[in-house]
Amino acid sequence: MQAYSYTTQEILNILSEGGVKPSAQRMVILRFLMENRIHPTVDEIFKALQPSHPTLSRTTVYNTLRLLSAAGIIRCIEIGGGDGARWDYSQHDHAHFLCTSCGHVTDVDYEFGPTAFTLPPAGYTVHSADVIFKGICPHCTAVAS
Amino acid sequence: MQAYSYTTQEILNILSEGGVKPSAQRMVILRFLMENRIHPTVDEIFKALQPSHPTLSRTTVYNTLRLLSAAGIIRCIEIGGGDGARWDYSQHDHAHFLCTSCGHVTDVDYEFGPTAFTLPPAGYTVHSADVIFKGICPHCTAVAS
DNA sequence: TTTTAGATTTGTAATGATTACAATTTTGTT
DNA sequence: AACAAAATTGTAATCATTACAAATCTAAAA
Repeated sequence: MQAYSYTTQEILNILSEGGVKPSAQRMVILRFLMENRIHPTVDEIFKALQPSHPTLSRTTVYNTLRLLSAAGIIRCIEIGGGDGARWDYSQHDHAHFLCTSCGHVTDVDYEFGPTAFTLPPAGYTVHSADVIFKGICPHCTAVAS
Repeated sequence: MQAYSYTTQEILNILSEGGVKPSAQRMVILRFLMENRIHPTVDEIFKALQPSHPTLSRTTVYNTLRLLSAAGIIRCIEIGGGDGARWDYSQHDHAHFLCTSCGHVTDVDYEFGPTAFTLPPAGYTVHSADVIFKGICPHCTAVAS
């Protein structure tokens, strides 16, 4: 498990590059996503920040995630599983693996080969591509056997 | 737009191959998905069948879709967009394109090239793979320009 | 520093998809 | 026909998300 750590200036730069005016709440939420690559739900983000930021509102978490997502700084993963959307900060493209037993989401590196996809036909403008694998992770396989 | 039509016997065969005991409701819902390749939501299915099947219950639509999905006969597409899950009958693997302007979902043919993906590492058991493109479809592009 | 307009945040109430569950109906078997 | 098991139905609950108005904060002008 890699550990991430960012300075305030780095957070400010990323917001600035996305054209997002900084605020205390926006910095705290973005920092959490950058330093905790666990694809958290809104509830997980809110509960994790609650102790250190007791006045933070759930609505602000929703609003901020939508804002950062529209700015292209983070991504929303609509992965199903019943617990709502998950949110992801990462610089490189990657796919996701959802373990349908424990619910954990793992990053999966991939690369599009030149002939891998017949992309949508001419006339379709593609803004994003999401690749989601579902199955059983090694840990759950071990526990079950 | 290709037109699909199925006999009662064909529907029965597909249910049987999936190990699903037939019923009037199950046949009606499966037939709708097979003949209308529009990736409908639960609500669209329910409203479309309502006139011809006034006693059909929304709960039965939910239950039946889950049952057919578990049997591997249909697929659930968790595509976001706010209108809930969409449901899909089709024999061949394909990706999906969601137009974020009009909300329509289009099939996109693709093939996995041998080196296209670094699949999840050994130990991960993959049960399904979903590929979702998002962007603007030709129709919305034309209307906007 | 004070004022003030605009942006941000907050909390509560509404929305809407999905599920839980108990009652009713249907199906298959004796 | 009678019974047991399965399927269906309708209503009530759940839960993520959004709407919205009030309160707070920010930054610039006076």
